[in-house]
Amino acid sequence: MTTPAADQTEDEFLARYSLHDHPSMAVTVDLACLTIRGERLAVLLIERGGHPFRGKWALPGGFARADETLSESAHRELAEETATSVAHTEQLGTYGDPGRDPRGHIVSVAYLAFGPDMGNPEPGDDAAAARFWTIEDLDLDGDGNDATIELAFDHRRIITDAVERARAKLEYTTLACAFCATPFTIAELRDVYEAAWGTPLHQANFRRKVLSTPGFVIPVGTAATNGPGRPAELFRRGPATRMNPPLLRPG
Amino acid sequence: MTTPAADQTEDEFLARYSLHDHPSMAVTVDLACLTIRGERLAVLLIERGGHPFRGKWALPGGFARADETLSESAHRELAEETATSVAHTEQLGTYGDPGRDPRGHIVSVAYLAFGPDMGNPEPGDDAAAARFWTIEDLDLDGDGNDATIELAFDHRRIITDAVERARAKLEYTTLACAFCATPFTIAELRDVYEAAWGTPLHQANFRRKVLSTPGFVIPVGTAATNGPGRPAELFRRGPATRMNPPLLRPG
DNA sequence: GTAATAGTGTCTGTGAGACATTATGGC
DNA sequence: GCCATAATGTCTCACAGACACTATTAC
Repeated sequence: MTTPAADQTEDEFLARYSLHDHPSMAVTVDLACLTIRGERLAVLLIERGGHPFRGKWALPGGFARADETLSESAHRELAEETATSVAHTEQLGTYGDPGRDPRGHIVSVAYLAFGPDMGNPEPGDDAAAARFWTIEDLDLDGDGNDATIELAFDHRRIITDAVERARAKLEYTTLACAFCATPFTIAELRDVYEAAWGTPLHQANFRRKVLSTPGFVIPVGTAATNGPGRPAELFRRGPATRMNPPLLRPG
Repeated sequence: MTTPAADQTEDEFLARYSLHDHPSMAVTVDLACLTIRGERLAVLLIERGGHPFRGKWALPGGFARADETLSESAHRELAEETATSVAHTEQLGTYGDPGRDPRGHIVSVAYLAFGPDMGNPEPGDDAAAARFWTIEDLDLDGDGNDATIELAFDHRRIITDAVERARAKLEYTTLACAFCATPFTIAELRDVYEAAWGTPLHQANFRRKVLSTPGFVIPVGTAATNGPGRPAELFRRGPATRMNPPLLRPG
């Protein structure tokens, strides 16, 4: 570590400063891409083609670059590893326990992404496969021993945090729209909540809540019916981001 | 980057793997320690004794160590740089824009800490001074040009995020107790909300809300009065962490 | 017509907001 | 007695929850 001389200017200090003067570690960006598939909350995973954890499933991600913001790194990885277009991304948290990566101390900045269901993407480089798994398949509540698939690194914890963040944010934000392809019906928006929370919601009360929140959704016409039943009104997401008071989970 | 051979085992891979095989950057941990002082929300800052930003005010923090979790690094920095005891810490977010540190690309994991007011701590090594500043002094809403003090790095943004997180979490958690020295009165707990939100709350309704939330506070006796007025009942924090439904900000 | 889905009307209970009142202390 | 603060009582309004009902389509 450089010891600053009392009369040194900041420019002089920086000219003599080297990045090797402080400890250094690797930084990765991992993405928890959530969507609704088959009335279930699902997360995009890739099967690792290389060590470590070859053959295990992991969140898409990669090393952060020094010339990018972390958000830019996240969006680059998203574009590289998946053809998935998402409607919302936000930082979830940073995971830096020693031993989380057998290659050494690697800190991972996890990002949360929401998007409508758009099928399984093509696997990118270094990935043997890429597909969405429902969170029931991952057995997040249990110890993981009953799970159908094995997860790499501490990605089970990251996914658990991502799912809990998503469930909580549905309560007090309008982010459910990010899970819907535009345009969407109130019933489709309700399906988002029911899939994420795993509980049925009251149809009439849900509709009133959404429509009484200014800027939650904007009407854009009426759907053609596909089968019996009254045709549903169509909406797109509005400018509002928060719901006040929140829409609380039943129970 | 190592290219894995198809028949390589994970142990063989790790034996040949070097941390120099991937890009590397420095990771720091910064702390936004909030408290209530003089009926105002305040944040602990240190005046930097060395470059860069010598003489500017900054959040306490330092480099993360490879043998610690990020949370352990945060608590170590808290103990080193301040004698402050805090009642709650949580990760706030990670800031990694290129150019945020003139020494090079340094990623900072910011932590949020809450504690009761306990006076200004002694400055640690590398700090010329340490004291709490009210968030009004920092002029977070403005552009910073009117502020009485200059902040180092992107710490204005980190503090802005910390304050907004704290204000929001008071709504749906019982974290206000973390700002109070035990035991405390309902009025002192209300002072936390009024200081953080900058708005008066209705005395009777606030009391009912707190006491009707199971596990928010636990009665521990009655205070001696200091002056005229009925002596107040005393409480300590209860086991509850969340409030349902939340206590919403007026307006 | 029936079945199926979307949307509306209305009652009720809970709880926040506001105001008045009582309780308990110092002086 | 007066003043100051803490705690309680009570009314009202908004809204979530529940249920019944109407509307519009396919068949």
